[in-house]
Amino acid sequence: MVEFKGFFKSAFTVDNVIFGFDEGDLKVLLIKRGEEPYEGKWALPGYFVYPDEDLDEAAERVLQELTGISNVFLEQVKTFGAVDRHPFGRVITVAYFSLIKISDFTLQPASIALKAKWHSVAKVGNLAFDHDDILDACFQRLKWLVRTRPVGFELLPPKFTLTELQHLYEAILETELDKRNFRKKILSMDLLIDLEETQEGVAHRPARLYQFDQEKYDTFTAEGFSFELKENRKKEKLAPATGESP
Amino acid sequence: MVEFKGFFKSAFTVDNVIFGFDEGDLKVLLIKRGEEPYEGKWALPGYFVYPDEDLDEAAERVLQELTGISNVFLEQVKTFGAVDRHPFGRVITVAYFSLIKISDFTLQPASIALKAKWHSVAKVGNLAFDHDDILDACFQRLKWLVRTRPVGFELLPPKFTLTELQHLYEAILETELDKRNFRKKILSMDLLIDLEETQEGVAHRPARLYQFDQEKYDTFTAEGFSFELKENRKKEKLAPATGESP
DNA sequence: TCAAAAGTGTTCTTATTACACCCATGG
DNA sequence: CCATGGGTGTAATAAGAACACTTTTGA
Repeated sequence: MVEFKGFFKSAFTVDNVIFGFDEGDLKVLLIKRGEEPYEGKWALPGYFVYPDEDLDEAAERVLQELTGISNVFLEQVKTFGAVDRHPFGRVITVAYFSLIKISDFTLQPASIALKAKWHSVAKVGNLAFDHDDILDACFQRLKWLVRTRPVGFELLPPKFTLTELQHLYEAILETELDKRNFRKKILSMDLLIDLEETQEGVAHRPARLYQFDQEKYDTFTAEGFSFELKENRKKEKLAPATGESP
Repeated sequence: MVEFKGFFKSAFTVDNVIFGFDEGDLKVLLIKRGEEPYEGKWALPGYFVYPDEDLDEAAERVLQELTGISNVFLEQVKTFGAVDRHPFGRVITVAYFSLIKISDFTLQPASIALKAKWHSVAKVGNLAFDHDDILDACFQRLKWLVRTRPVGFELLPPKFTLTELQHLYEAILETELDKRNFRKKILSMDLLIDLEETQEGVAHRPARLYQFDQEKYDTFTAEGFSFELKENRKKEKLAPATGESP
């Protein structure tokens, strides 16, 4: 047994990729580091796992302390353990991702939250540690998950329009979808409840509002579904012909 | 910085779920533990990660030391970190799964390998530590992966029959498939090369042998594919009618 | 000649794709 | 009355599901 003692010199952390959706754009919540290492850089919210704490608990704690919310979608994605990923010693990190409705969210007064800010996923880069890789892995997972489960709804406010839902899918899948086919498919799933209300105060024909049917949602979450739609090829605009090539 | 010191008292291991396929049955390689804790119980092969070793490296080492093979399918699945999962202290484990051709495999002379044995996945239970959970998570991952990538071929010998391939899919998906539809689908992928050879010495019409097309295989591995076939419902034999109900 | 598994096509049904115009509102 | 995004249906194609009999071999 003594032979194993040399191994008990490591630490592990959790890092949480918190996704939100706003203004047609997929966002991630980042924190500006106020201390070394990587002081001043943006990083994923995370912390050491306490000795008496399970991994999932630690991930929930990080989320709760920062945003004040709990009981939201939270799932382990991958563990990152390169030898030199942390300058303080051997630290592996278990990456989680969560999906929250930005409308539910209020930054907590904790000091850590003072430096938090939503960033557009498409534009993020050059984060602290190996957080670029972690974000990428979580985004890929989300991309996969959205085709298999109705996770998109975790990100929308309680009432939403079909166009908002479509924009969410387009942001996650990084593609454009055909409006009619999208609507036909999503409505045929019988997952939405038509609230028979419309938007107000918009400078165009107001859209119907929907909410999702919690029971159907739970069924789909448990059994999975298949959301596959081909990219809308109408937007493949050809570059203007340039005449002869050199 | 001193405040963090208290965290550097943990260890981590890798555990490897090594799948193989033989006699129409999906197998997993287990080791009978020769020491405490859980002495005498079957467990997944695994070991502590060395201080200067990446996680993926550690998983490869465990596989190599046990089976003598490397450069096979090996993928991280999930990390298990319940507080009390290991009696020696806080030890989290990163689970990997690998797929090997049993035909390529020879147990290494290392002492650890003396106690290794293939077990039918369907019948395994009551393993050491939380290894039942780990095996289950890896099996679920395999089940998903087989519908998305042609991983099945990692498990078959270089030459195989279509029926063997079908049995492999059935074992992984825990379902039965229609022979004609299976063949139509798999052949239409243009992934197999017909070797124009047949089995010998079988007491029935000998089957054609195939190998897979490495180039196509790589393409599908990179881009993914969709293998979806409904369970063959012909086997849903109705229980004999029992006359009137109470 | 029997048992055992191999091999093979067609029809039906369902899901997906492509695509263009009118509608309701606020400014 | 104009700009903006909302809302709608159909035909063509492709993919999947259901299903049963003949062939080849060894014992």
